[in-house]
Amino acid sequence: MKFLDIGEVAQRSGLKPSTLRYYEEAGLIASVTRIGLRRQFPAEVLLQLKLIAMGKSAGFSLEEIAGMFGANGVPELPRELIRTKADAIDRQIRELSALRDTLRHVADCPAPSHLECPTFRRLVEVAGRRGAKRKSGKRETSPGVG
Amino acid sequence: MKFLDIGEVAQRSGLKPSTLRYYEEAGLIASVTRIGLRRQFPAEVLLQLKLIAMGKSAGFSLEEIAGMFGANGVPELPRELIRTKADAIDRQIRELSALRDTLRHVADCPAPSHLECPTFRRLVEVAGRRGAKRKSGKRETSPGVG
DNA sequence: TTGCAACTTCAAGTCGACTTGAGGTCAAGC
DNA sequence: GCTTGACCTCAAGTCGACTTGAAGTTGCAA
Repeated sequence: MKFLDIGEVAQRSGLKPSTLRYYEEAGLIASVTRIGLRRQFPAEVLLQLKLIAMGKSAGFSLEEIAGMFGANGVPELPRELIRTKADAIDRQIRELSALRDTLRHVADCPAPSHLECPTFRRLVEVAGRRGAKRKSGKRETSPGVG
Repeated sequence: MKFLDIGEVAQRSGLKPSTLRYYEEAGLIASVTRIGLRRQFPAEVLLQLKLIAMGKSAGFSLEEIAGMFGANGVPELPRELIRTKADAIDRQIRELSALRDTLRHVADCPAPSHLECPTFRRLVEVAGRRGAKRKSGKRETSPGVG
């Protein structure tokens, strides 16, 4: 089996070698062996990196992503927790849809101040009913914004 | 008209006063006046903060959000650019949907290694065809991961 | 009129996610 | 066998988004 040099992974993934080393350090990916000092990555790492990119764009921290998919790409979380994550993403999608609709409305509505436009207000209001916070229950003072 | 003290805004929005000052400094929100030294915020600030939260959860930087909706909540971007943002969000929603589906699949699929499961691979592959990068065209070396 | 909680400013600190730089190693081609 | 360039490590730096702390001010109630 042919493995990938860090440079090749970098080129194919669009990430820098330094980032890949950082990800390995963080337990997000794993090299299978070394040739001399050089890391050798399995081809699957590219798929994993895509997964990581997805997680990042979903707003998960690297730590959370590492928890979802271990360095080998196999999820280590209990299924129940995975489903919880999926639900969180669902909520975020709803938030995003609302933001998108709001933007589209804003691009079309001729009202002088959108804050006074009922459509606008409704769009913003419906979003984020108990909204999209992850970040490992740090403080969470939020009693809900409106 | 009754204005809101920073403490009240903080309480109602779930954000800390320090964050609100930071947001004001960053041009995301604006206080209308002062009583003594104390900032007085208009009631609309709560709506704006919700908007900001939405933007954040969409992965926009504070700077980008400030560009979308000025300190008074009125978008300053040309309509065309706003539509572009909306499109970017649409793409991100597709990414997120794929991630969610991937997670749900992972929670159900009994395959020993998901990286070998065709369904899994397809789920990851379909996501991020030219995917979800904002961040003001910084580097963008990415020739596409797979 | 005094006390104090809630505000103020400003500088510095923190945290996550990387990036950069200095100095070192090594496999491969000439 | 020597150079070269891509790799290596480790420490420090950067950037965004806040938070914290010190030191000062003030509206309002007792």
